[in-house]
Amino acid sequence: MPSRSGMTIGELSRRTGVKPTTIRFYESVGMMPQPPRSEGDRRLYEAEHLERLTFIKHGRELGFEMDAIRALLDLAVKPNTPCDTADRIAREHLAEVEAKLVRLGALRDELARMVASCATGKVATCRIIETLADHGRCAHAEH
Amino acid sequence: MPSRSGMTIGELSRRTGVKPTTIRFYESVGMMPQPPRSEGDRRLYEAEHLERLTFIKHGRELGFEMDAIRALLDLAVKPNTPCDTADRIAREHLAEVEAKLVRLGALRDELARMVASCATGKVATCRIIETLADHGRCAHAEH
DNA sequence: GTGCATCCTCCAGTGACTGGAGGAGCAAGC
DNA sequence: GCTTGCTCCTCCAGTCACTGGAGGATGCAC
Repeated sequence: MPSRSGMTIGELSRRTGVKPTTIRFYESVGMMPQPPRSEGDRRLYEAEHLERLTFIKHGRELGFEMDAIRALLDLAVKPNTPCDTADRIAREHLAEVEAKLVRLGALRDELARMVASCATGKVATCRIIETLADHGRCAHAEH
Repeated sequence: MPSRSGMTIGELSRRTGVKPTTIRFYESVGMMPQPPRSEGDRRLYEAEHLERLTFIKHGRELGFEMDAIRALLDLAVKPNTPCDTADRIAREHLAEVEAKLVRLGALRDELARMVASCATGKVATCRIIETLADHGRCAHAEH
C-alpha cells in the first residue's frame, strides 16, 4: 500500500498541536526527517511522521530534553535492544522531576505566605519585598 | 559612615552564590548598578549591592522572571508607594506555580508508571517507548 | 621577580523555539 | 482569466537567562 497523498505541514500541525515553524525547526536539527516534497516544493508527511512527531511532542510535554528524546527515538526504531537505556533515562528524569516538585512546593508555600501577609499597606511594611530582600526572614529551604 | 573597602566581584559571588559572569550580566542588562571601580578597574561592591543581588537571586529561585524582579526592585527602592503591584505580581506568580505543581505532579505519576511498567525486557515490549509513541495509552491529563 | 589567581572586555554559543520579511503556490469565487 | 486570501517556502534575527572562551591586565604571596 503506497502512500496516497500525504499531508501538508499545516495538517500535521493541526493533528499534533505542534506549530509549523517548530516542525521545520525539528527538521533542521535532525529530530524529524526531511519529508518528500510536492511539485510546488511543499513538505508532504505520512503516518510515520505523525507518529514520530507525536513521540517527540509527548516527550517534550513530559519534560524530556531533546537529547533524551533523540536517544529514546533511536531506541524506538530498533525494537530488539534491551530497554535498560530507556529505563535509565526515564528514571533519571523522574528523580529530577521529584526534586523539582519538592522545590516548587516550598516555593508555593513561600509565595502563599507572602501574599497572605501583605496587608495591602505600603511597601515599607510589605512582606513580599521583605521576603525577597531579607535572607533571615526567608522560609525557603535551600539557603 | 563611608565605605571602607568594598568587595570584589569574586567575594560578592562567594557570598551570594551568583557567578561573576552572571553578576556582570545583571549589570549589563541594568538589573545591577554599575559599581565604583578600583584604580585597577575592578568592580568594588558594598553591602547595598549584596542586598540587591540577594533580592534578585531569591526572586529567580522563586521562579520570578527578570521583568517581574525589576518591577519588584523598583517598588523596593521607593518604600512609600502602596504595595498593590507587588501583591499582584506575587499573586499572579502564585497562580502559575500552583498550575505548574499540578502539571508536574501528573508528570511524575506518568513517569513513575512508565518506569514501574518497564519489565527490563526488550524495547519491543517496553512501556516507556510505548507510552511516548502511543497517544491512546497515555494517562497524561492535557490531551 | 615570578607564579598564579582573579579580574577585565568582548563576543559567540546554549536550548528550544518564535516571528518577521519577502516571495511563491493553490483553491475558490467572480 | 483574474483576484483574493490563505498556506507554504527560505532565511535570518530575536527571545530568555545565562555560560564560556579568548586574550590581556592586575594583585598578591613567596
